[in-house]
Amino acid sequence: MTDVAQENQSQRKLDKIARRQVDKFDARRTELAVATLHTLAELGYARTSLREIAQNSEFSHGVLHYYFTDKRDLIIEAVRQYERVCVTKYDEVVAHATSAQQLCDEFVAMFFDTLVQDATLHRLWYDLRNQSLYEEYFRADVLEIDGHREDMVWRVVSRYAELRDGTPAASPGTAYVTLDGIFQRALLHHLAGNTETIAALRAELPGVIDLLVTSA
Amino acid sequence: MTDVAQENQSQRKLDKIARRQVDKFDARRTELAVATLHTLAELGYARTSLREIAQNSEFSHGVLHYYFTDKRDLIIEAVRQYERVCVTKYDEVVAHATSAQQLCDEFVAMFFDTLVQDATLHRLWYDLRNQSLYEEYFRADVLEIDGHREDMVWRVVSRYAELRDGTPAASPGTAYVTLDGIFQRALLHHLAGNTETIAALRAELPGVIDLLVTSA
DNA sequence: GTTTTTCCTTGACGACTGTCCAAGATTTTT
DNA sequence: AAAAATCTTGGACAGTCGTCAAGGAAAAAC
Repeated sequence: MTDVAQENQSQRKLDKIARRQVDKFDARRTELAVATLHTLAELGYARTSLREIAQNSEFSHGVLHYYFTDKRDLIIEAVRQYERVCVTKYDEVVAHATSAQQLCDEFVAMFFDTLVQDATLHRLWYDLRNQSLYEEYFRADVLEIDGHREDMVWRVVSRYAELRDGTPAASPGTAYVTLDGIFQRALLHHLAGNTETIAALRAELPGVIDLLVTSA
Repeated sequence: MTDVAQENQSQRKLDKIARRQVDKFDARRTELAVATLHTLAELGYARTSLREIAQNSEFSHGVLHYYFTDKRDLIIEAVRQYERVCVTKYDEVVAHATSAQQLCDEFVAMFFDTLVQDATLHRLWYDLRNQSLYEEYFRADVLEIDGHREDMVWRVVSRYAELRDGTPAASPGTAYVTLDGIFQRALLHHLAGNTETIAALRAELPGVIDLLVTSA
């Protein structure tokens, strides 16, 4: 074996070790970011402390500064974890719907299912989006996620228009803020225990979707 | 003067004094609530402390517990101050508009004017509405204000439909969440310095308003 | 098996929080 | 002018916060 070959081999070995370490480091980072996400969802941005986050993990509070430079760094990572979870909810509905009616029904069902099921996570999203109005440090991530949410809604609306042989009557942005606005309102009334308002919103939702496409 | 008359007189006098004291007390309360509102708008719910509020007034921090039982009491009062200010913005526009075109133009103008002018106050509103998802104690006030905002939007939309000899195509709730959603989005992009997105939203807004009424 | 590196815990720090209170200042009443 | 009621101050309190560092535990490298 030549000197060069030997050098290459040991270099590859070092790289492999370095990569493994990085992977392990990243794995722990995301693990802690997920714990942060759950804590944030439970308590909200204003009341989430590092010690509380650590208690929702299997580590002590000191470890957070081993994996994150500061609280901001941690929260940014938590926000990105949220993105990984929550912006493809409706894609399966879009994928296997064969009629406009079916798409509408299943969209509405999913809409109110995730409203109840993931209520705390959704309220966290709105909380974080709002905090980005006060602090700039994760605003870019928020805007990116908001864009992905808009895309997700647009896939639903444009597919619905297609199935109805119509065309969307509103821009992607308008369609998104409308449906998201309804979701936000539904979330508020759901957490307030206002069940009859939720029922009313559910009844109204198909009409709103129709409003967003011009029928052929 | 009879004993009864004398008694009545001194009773009236005491009432007058009591009323004056109550008025004075209330005046100071609202004065401090307004200072709280400004501090909240500046810093957001998460970072607003009593000492910071006091610094935005002409008093020391100790006085807050003379006029309010605790921080919650103070914030509730600040929320109510917000309501007094912000739910009749468009009424003059509705009142003196003589054509659909004029109403639309002036609504759009007012919409983006208050967006820039009162940006911090608006972001506070969204912040408070969101905090009510985490803490119940002023949720009732939030829901009430949200209702008033819905009414305000409805006055605009229904009047616009009237002037166009049409009828609203959406419910008051849908109309509200749509326009409020656009406002929320515009606020985010405004504070992010994204001027071209604001311009796009301004260009789109008349079309959205048209979407909300069926033309005759 | 020993050394070296990596990982994690614990406790401390200074700053900040909401709350409360004693005492002074101010205003009102007598 | 004296007395009483009201208003305001500023500091003390018990907590909590983010941050950091010293040192032990665990894992990896040799």
